[in-house]
Formats: sequence, structure tokens, C-alpha cells
Amino acid sequence: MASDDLDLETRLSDDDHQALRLWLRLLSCTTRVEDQIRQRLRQDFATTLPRFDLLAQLERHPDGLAMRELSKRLMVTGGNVTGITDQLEAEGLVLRETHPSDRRSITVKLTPQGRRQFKRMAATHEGWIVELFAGWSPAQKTQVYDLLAQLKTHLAQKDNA
Amino acid sequence: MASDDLDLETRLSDDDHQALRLWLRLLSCTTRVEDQIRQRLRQDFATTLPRFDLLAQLERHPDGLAMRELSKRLMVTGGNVTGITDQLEAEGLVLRETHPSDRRSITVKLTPQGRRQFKRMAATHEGWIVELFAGWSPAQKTQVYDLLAQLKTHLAQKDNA
DNA sequence: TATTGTTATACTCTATAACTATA
DNA sequence: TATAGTTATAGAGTATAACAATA
Repeated sequence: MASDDLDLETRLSDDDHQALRLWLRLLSCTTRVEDQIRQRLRQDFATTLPRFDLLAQLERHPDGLAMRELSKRLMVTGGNVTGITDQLEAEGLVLRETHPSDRRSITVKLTPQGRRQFKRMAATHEGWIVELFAGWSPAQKTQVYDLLAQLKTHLAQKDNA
Repeated sequence: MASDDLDLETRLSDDDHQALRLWLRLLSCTTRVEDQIRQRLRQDFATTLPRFDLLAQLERHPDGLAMRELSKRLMVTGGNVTGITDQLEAEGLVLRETHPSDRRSITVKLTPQGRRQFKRMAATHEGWIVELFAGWSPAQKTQVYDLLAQLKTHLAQKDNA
């Protein structure tokens, strides 16, 4: 059973290599959740995770964000943001506005329809997450959350280096 | 700083939504590590994570694996395994053998060169992981590892349902 | 009929680099 | 010169579906 459960984590057989075993298990769990989310987003809302993430950023910034800001926050290159924004604009969920003083810059905002649609998706999405993480008690969730904060700090230092 | 650190986790502003906040932080950390690994695999070994994962599966199974087994373990469809195997075969790292009794089935194995190359990559890869997870003490690693075991069980039940 | 693997096709996301317009 | 955004291109990975060979 657990000794041959057919996924990426089963790469290792010994109990050395603590960090590697941890990483494979972490990756395995995260991938499973992510795959579920991608699949449900596609089936229930005909959308994708990158598109959802872009909308989520805009939802937090009612005044809109410049393309380069979206690029930074989503950690993808500018050309990609252009493409994803094109799709969302075609769906009527976002709009582009030229910046008043800097005419090179473009501000992307949610349309009213985009805001409504995102709220609907976000609520459903949160329900999925609650369901998928029901394997942990509230105390355990807090525990992992706090541990991840430490890891995140460490990783951020790696990024800068 | 931490209140505006420009990544996906910053989607939420309030401190409700415990499960969602946990998930976003988990996804953020995992993605950062994964991006590092992908980048280093490309730069140092001119390869990709799916290719590395396929080799890793074969390394654990010296007698080789059927295409359908690889498909299950890597959690991708058969056509994809064909494509990745084609690439690895072209590089001389794996070979296809026809099954003696069932001539529909094909067994994929590491070549001696593939085994040597994978061992080299795996050792380097483990070093990266140790480095990236140095933000956690051994005790903390064990703690998260055990917590993930619980989550994994829960997710497996979701899969079957 | 069902299974194994391949092929063909299409789509999404991604990066790189050349390009335009503006600062 | 540098920056903001777009366009063009290419490549990887993915899924779906039709297909051939075999069981």
C-alpha cells in the first residue's frame, strides 16, 4: 500500500536523505491539490489557474495594476501577461486603460462583470481548498502555516543571492 | 515588506480563511523550489523535470517498467510518456524492449549511460534540495513530513471518491 | 472486445528576442 | 538611453481521440 503507492514520492526507498524525502512528499501533495484545482476550474468555470491568479491580483487592487506589476506579481514575463490579459479582455472580465501621465503604461482593471465572476469563482475555489485540506485540524494548519513562513524567508534569501 | 512581498500568496488581506491562506503559502513555497529545480536542471543538465522524473522511476526499477506503468506513476497520459521516452531514447539514456510474452507491451529501461547520467544528476539534485530546505531544522523537517503523511492520506481518499 | 502503445492534433503556458512608442 | 508593452517565434507539456497491433 503505502510502500508502493505509485506516485512521484516513491522515488526513494531508504530513510536517509531527509530533505529529499520531505521535498518529494511536499511536491506530491501540492501537485495533487493543484491538479484538482486546475481540473475543477476548467470543468466548472472554463478557465485556468494563471487566468484565475491574474483576476485575483486585480481583485486586490481596485485601481488596477500596470502590466509590469502583473508580470512581477505573477512571476512571468511580459509577453505572457499580454497574452493572458488578451484572453480575459476578450471574455469581458478585464479592461485596459492608458495611464494619464505616462502614455507607455497600461493599467489593467476588472470590469464589473469580471468582479462579479471572480467573486463567484473565488468562493467556490475556497470551498474546494477547505475540502482538500480537511485532513488537517485547525491547529495543524496553523502549525504548517507558521513553518512555511520560515521556509519562505529562507527561499527569499536564495532568490536575492 | 512581508505585507507586500509581491507573489501569489499576497492574494488575501484578512486573517480569516485559514485553509486558503495555508494553501496559497504552500503553493508559493513549493512553486519557488520547483522553479529553482527546473531552472537548474535546464542550465546544468539541459533536461527537464518530467524527463528527470521518468529516469528516477526507472532507476528504482532495474528490470524496467511498461509504458502504462510509467503513465500511472508519472500521472500523465500515454501519449506523453511516448514523447518523453522518445527524447530520452534519442539521448541514449533509455531503451525500449519488447515484452517476451505480451507483444503489445514495451518495457523501458535505463541504459548503462542513462544510469550513470541519472546518478550524477540525482546527487546534484539532492544537494540543491538540502540547500533550499536548510531553512528548516531536522526536527522541523520531520514534523512537516509527518503532517504531510496525514494530508496525503486525506487526498488519496478524495482521489478514489 | 479490451488493452498496449503510437500518432495526430490542438491548446496553454512559458521564455527569448525583436520591435514600437514613449519617457 | 531606458522603459512599457506588444508581437513573433519556438519549445515543453498536457489532453483527447483515432489508430494499429495484439491479447
